[in-house]
Amino acid sequence: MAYFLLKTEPSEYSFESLRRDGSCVWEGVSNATALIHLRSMKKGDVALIYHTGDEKAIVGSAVVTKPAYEDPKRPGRNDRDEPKFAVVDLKPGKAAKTPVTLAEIKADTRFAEFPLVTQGRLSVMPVVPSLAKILLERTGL
DNA sequence: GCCAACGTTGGC
DNA sequence: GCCAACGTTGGC
Repeated sequence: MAYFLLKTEPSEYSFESLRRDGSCVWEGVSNATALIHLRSMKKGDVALIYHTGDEKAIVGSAVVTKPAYEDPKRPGRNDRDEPKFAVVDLKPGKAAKTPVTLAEIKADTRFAEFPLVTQGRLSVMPVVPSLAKILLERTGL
């Protein structure tokens, strides 16, 4: 079971939207690096949901209910015969008791190499177990 | 295949 | 609203 961080602009689709809907197809990822990470997501993996824009914080968690598959809205395969545009299905987890902000993460030297810090635009990234543990504790997830 | 121009993301 | 960082596109 692996951990990931998924970014979303809450005015487009928020953690609250996911809780309201009860499930969702996590779609719209087009960046090549982000897609590599998305394609590696397996059923049961946990996604930390991060809100960009005004909030800039991890606000909740979600669980992968269907591993990466070809985006039905954007069909096609890449040259490795993988889905060119992948999506996963999610169900909501808990809301963070204490959202952990980007500023807090940046201030913690243990996160110096975390992609959220080093690759500001990456929208899907793995979270190594040691950092996941820290984030789970600090968010209360 | 290089690289300039342009587009997008997301923090500030 | 600006702009840095980065990705993509297209002319050569």
